[in-house]
Amino acid sequence: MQISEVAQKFGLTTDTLRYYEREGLIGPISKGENGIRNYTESDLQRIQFVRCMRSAGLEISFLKKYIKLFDEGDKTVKERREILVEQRKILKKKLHDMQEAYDKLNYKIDLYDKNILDKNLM
Amino acid sequence: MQISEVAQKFGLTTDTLRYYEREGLIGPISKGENGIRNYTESDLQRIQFVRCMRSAGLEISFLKKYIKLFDEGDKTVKERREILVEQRKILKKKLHDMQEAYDKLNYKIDLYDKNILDKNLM
DNA sequence: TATTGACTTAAAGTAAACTCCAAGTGATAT
DNA sequence: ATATCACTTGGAGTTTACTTTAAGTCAATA
Repeated sequence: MQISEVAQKFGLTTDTLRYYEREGLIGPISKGENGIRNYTESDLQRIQFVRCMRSAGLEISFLKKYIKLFDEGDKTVKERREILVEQRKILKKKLHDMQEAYDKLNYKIDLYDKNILDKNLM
Repeated sequence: MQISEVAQKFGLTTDTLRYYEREGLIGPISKGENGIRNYTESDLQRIQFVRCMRSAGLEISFLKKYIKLFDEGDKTVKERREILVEQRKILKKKLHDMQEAYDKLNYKIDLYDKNILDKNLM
């Protein structure tokens, strides 16, 4: 599969895909005679993983590290598990904060709907 | 209340508080004879709101806009409600994406725990 | 044959949200 | 009196994650 098709599929730009590759998050993607990238099924799986984690706000640096360890094989299993657990913890906190803000927004919108306006309260 | 105390209270730095004020998210905070900021109870309430929304990832530019409208009074009620609804929608999507990533992390950690390792799957 | 369109590269540029720095003031402790 | 400490300002610097630019290759179509 060619880069523009992949970009389309995941809602990314081709620039972002090349950027991820440069950073070692995906690939290296194999290229044809003409030097054009050809994405395999397993490349796509990796992109799917990266996209999911990125859209949750996990940092590039974490993904870079994790994927590097992954490619180093079984001896890194323990360390990989540890950093996944660490990221899960960060994510849990963020989910909590966002839920809190979501609830607050809901409450505020409700006040607007009921026309209860307090000039001093945000 | 003085700036460092406020910073402490909300887990922000004094630089961030002054930055927020410069951007019009809070304040202007009144100052004593010596030019030193003195935060009132209502300043603290506003900071609490900003901190909550920021930790959920809402953008400074949105908060700026909302607070500007708020300070313009009752005539902006309708518009304010609209932008809150818009932000709620964005937040809902983010919550969903993050929940997805959280579930995926859980699943992966579980695989690590059960020692089920697939060399080809991230 | 010329031009269009998708691809390639390395490197520079951008936006958002801080974060740090230099230089200065004013109150308090030694 | 002098040093220390918390505060002040304007402005420059940093980080993260892209995004854009410039210059070029290659295949297909007008």
